[in-house]
Amino acid sequence: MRADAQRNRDRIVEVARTFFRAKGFDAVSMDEVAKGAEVGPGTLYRHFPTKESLYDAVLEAWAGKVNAAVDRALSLDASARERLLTWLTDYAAMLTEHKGAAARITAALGDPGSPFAAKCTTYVNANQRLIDGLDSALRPGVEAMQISRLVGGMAAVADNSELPAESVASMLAVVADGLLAP
Amino acid sequence: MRADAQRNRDRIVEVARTFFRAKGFDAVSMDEVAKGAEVGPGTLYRHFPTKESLYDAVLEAWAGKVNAAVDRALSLDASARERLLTWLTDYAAMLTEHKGAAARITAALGDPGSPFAAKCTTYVNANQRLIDGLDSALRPGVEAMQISRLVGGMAAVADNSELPAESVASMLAVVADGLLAP
DNA sequence: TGCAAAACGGAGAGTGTCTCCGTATAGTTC
DNA sequence: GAACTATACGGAGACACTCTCCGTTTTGCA
Repeated sequence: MRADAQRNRDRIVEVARTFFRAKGFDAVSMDEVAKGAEVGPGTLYRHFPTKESLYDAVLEAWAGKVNAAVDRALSLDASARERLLTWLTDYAAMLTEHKGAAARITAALGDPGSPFAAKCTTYVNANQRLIDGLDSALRPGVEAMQISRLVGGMAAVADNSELPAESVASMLAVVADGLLAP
Repeated sequence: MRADAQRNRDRIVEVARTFFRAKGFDAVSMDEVAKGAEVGPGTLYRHFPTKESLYDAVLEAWAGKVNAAVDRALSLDASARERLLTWLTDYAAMLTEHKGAAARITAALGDPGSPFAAKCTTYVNANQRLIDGLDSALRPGVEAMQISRLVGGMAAVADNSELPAESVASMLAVVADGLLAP
């Protein structure tokens, strides 16, 4: 990639991250991002063919954080329920940073053609590691994709309605108890 | 209302219902509905100032069905878990009829200014009746709004990803067990 | 039949995503 | 360092969508 192209790409992603964080995915227009990064729309669209692919680039660090959160929860010296709740709470907390991310990633689960397919894979894998780590504490037959959908769905609701932390916590407690062996 | 206005309104709602069912909320344009109902865009927008208000009219029968489903579930001669699962399953099943409805209604929960505010109220009230009906079988402190969000969130995921019935059932089982007293 | 109020409907404003293509520039070769 | 070519730039604009304004038509009533 040419040096000027790299510079522009970096600036676009940086500007887009700022805008998306401040206003959420829907409220940011591509023109706005282009103007903010001081490039033309053509340049923007050559680097990122769709708005979602731009969002995917912005969320690059997100996948890493998901993995770190699972590791942290599993490494706690606590009950299975507590470790599970820690992970669920951490995941929900990641939403305050990127409004709309949970809904988009959850919607893309199981769609290999989505721009978020890579994010979905790391997310589902994280839940698989959670299942392996908590071992027999979970109800039998529970699958990583299932947890991903459950948690993603809750997270999307919490994000969308901008629920206070305690409302989110009580919903997550229900999900956690449902996931633990009866 | 003048007779021609009533005729047009009825035809608009009927056409819109067909289109929304076939393609989902987002994939239907207002122009399309106007053309289908053989009216101009101006007429369409006088009857329904926003696209969401049109959807609200289309979902008119939805609220009644929600209430009927709760009544049916509560009147069953079965365990609390079974009655709860019946209601959850029924609710999820209502989505095959109106793609996108669950997500929109769930997103509008707690927003009195939404065009779906009336639908939200009946939906939350239905869950309150469920709580009253199942009485002490549910975990203490559970609220109608909380159930509405949980079930709505799950339903939205199921709808969005067009999950097969057994996947939905296993997710709902998790939610149901989480809602029942530990 | 005549009339006022109500409803109609099309042109178009405003906003969004995304494309085409002529122009400018970076990086390489002599 | 000059010429050249592949690459990148960026703006005009195509297209789609929601929603509005306002001149025209229709309805229901006296």
